[in-house]
Amino acid sequence: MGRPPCCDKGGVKKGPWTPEEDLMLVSYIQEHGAGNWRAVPSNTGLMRCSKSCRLRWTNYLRPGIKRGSFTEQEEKLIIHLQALLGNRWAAIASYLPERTDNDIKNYWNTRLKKKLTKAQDGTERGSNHHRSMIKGQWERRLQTDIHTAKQALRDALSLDEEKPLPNGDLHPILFKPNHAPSSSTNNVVYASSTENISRLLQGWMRSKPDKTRACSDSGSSQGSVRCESVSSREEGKPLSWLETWLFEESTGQDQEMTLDGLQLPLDYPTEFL
DNA sequence: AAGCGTATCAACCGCGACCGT
DNA sequence: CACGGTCGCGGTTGATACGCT
Repeated sequence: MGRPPCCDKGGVKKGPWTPEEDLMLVSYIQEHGAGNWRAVPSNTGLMRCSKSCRLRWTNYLRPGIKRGSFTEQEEKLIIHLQALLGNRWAAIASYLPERTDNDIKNYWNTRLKKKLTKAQDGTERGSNHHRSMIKGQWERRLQTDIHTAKQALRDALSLDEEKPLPNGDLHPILFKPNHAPSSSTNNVVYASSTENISRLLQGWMRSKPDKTRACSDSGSSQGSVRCESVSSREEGKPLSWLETWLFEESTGQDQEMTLDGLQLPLDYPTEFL
């Protein structure tokens, strides 16, 4: 309910983050792990609201984030997933663990949407077709929700399944001198820029199992969905069909981007249908 | 070089979901 | 069940970069 009270308080800093603020946040998360965002501003001395801290971490400071332009395969995957899931950027981002939902959302809104609109203008403007597409989108979204709920239930009931590590459970090695700039001493690392911080975090990334990275930005029940998707990827499900799909497309013919006429791979999960 | 329009992306806002009491 | 606190998501905004005239 409502916004966190901290965001309403006066004296809360807004706008771009400084490298010093980034360092404070990263240092705190290194020590305590991500989560309990409410406590972050008071414990770090940051004049930011908890929400801002969480956002900065998940969208920018979190290790494993790939920056720069999207590859053609990533682009295709986003287009497919958007058609399949709608504007559920967090769900889409779970299939692209190196990209944040914010990045994907921005990329979609600023480029892909225009690109697709332009492409669509070139083709027939079948309004009936469009209507059925929207209907299909809604239905599929509902089916996906059911699937997600089922999966969550399965996860909850499977006792022997390995629990993911807590969010941002940063290994101390991250700030060991061999990963730090030469100016650092006794684990006190000076980072003059976010690039420095990223470089520091890369050391951690190399030392962590993939599963941890996949679950690194969320500890809530909602986040567990994200973890499920990514960890499942390592087992070859459910991403395998997407990969197959993309692979087939990239090596073969262009398939029409519609939902009703969507051509799905043979191993497409039946729960979605 | 200056002015203007457009593109990009980090950050904010508001809302709903979840959880503990 | 109701309520309040917290978190995460999706939409939107605003600052900056970039390109064009």
